[in-house]
Amino acid sequence: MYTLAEENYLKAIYKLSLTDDSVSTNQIAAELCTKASSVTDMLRKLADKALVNYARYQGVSLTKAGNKVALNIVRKHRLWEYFLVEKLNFKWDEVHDMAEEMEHISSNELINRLEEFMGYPTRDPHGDPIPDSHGNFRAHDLKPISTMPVNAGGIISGVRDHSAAFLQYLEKQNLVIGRYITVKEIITYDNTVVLQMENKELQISHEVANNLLIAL
Amino acid sequence: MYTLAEENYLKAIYKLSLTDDSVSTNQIAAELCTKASSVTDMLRKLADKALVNYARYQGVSLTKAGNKVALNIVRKHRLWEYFLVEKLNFKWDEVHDMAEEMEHISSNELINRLEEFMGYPTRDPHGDPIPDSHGNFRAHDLKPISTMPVNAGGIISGVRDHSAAFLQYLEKQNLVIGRYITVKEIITYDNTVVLQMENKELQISHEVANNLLIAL
DNA sequence: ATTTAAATTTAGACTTGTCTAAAATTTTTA
DNA sequence: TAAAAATTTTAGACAAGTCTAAATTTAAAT
Repeated sequence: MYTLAEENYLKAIYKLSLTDDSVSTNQIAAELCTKASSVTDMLRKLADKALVNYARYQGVSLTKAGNKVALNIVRKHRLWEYFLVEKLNFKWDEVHDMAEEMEHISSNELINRLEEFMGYPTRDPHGDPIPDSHGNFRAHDLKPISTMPVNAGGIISGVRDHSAAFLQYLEKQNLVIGRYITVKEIITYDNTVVLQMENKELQISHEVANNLLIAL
Repeated sequence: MYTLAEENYLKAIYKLSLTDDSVSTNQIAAELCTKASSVTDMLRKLADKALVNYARYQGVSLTKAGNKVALNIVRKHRLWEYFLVEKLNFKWDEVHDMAEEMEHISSNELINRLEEFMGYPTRDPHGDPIPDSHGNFRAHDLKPISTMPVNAGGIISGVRDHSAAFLQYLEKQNLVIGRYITVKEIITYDNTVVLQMENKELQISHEVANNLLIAL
C-alpha cells in the first residue's frame, strides 16, 4: 500500500504533530536523520496522495487519511514492542529497533490476531497507549516529574525519552513503570528532584525528571 | 546487512538449487516474476559480494557464504509460519505471504528467542524442516504418493506445491500432515491413486499424488 | 558444419529516494 | 523597514533495482 519511506515520514510527522500544530521541513529532517531537500520532495508526494496538507514554506500537517495511516503504524509498533517484551522476554531498552522494522509488516489481520493473542494490551512497555484497530486510544494524561510540587506523589507511567541509555538508567535505579514515588524535595540550585521510593531516597536531575512521566 | 532484493534472489537460488545443480538466469526470473536482464544485473552484484559463483552464460550457484544467508532466511520464514499457525491460529494456506515479509526482519536474536518461545519446532506447518541457528536441519526423506506401490502406507508429512489452492483442497479432503494413508489401487488409465484413509476411500489425481509427500 | 532458435547479456532508460549546491522565501534583527 | 540570517525549495546528480530492445553467446536442428 505505502512504501517504507512514506510510512516513516508519516510516522515522523505524526510524532512531531503531538507537540507542534504545524510541522516544519527541518524538524522532519532532524527526526529522520535526512536532509531538508529530501523532505521537501517527499512532502510533495504525500500531498499528491492527500496524506498531508502542505503548502510551500508553510509547514505540513497530516490529513485525516494520513493520520489514520500513521496511527496504524504506531499501533503496530507498540503491539510488537509489547510482544517482544512480554512474550520473548526482551528488556524495554532492547525493542525499539526491532519494532521499527516490524511495524511495516503490512497485514492488519496479523496485527489484530497478535493483539488478541496478547489479551488486548492498552500500553506498550514504555507506557505509551496502543491504539485499537479503529485508531482509538486513551490519550496520555501524564505529567513529567519536573512539574510536580513537593510532597506530591504518583505512579511512574511513561517516558518521554525512549533512548536505550535513558531506559537503562531508569532500570538500574528501579524507576520502572508501575512504581509509586513521591517528591520529597526540589533543590533550587539546579532543580534536582529528591524522590522518596518504597525503601530508599533517590536524587534525579532535572533532565531525568523532565523525561519521566507520572499519572497523578 | 543485505537488501530486500538480495535476500529474495538468494532465497530463490537456494530453492532452485534443491532440484538443479546449477541454476539458470531464466529459472530465477520465472521464480521471482522478473526479467532475465534484471537477474543478470543482480547476479553480478551477488558475485561481487562473493555470495554466488557466477560466470557469464554458465548459470549460478550459491557460495558457502550465500548458502548460509539463504538458509537463515528460510529459517526465519518457517519459524514465522509456525508462529502464525500455532500461536495466532492462521490456517496453513494463509501464512505464506505474511511470512514472506517477516523473513526479512533482521535480528537473529529475535528469531532465536521466537524459536525458544515456540519450543524449538523442527517442521513448519507444511512439513518443511526448520534449520537451527547454525543452519543445520534434518533433510526431508519424503516421497510423493505417486511413487508408492499398491498396498504401501505412510504418514502425510509434506507438500511440494505450497499454493493456497492446493492447500485448501487438501484441507477439505482431510489430507493433512500426520494422517496415515495407504495406496489401495492405482488406476492405470490416468494414474489416479485410490487412497484408503481411516474411515473412507478417496481418489486423488496423479497431479495431487505427485505434490503430496509421505514418510515411509 | 551451418543455420536457426533459445537463452543470456549489454545498453540505455525509468522510478524511488537520496544528496549537494544554488536559488528563493520567510523570519529575525538592527 | 531594509539587511542579515535561517529556512525551505529547486535543480541536477547519483545509487538501487527494474524494464525494453538490441546484441551476443550457447544450444539445437537440419
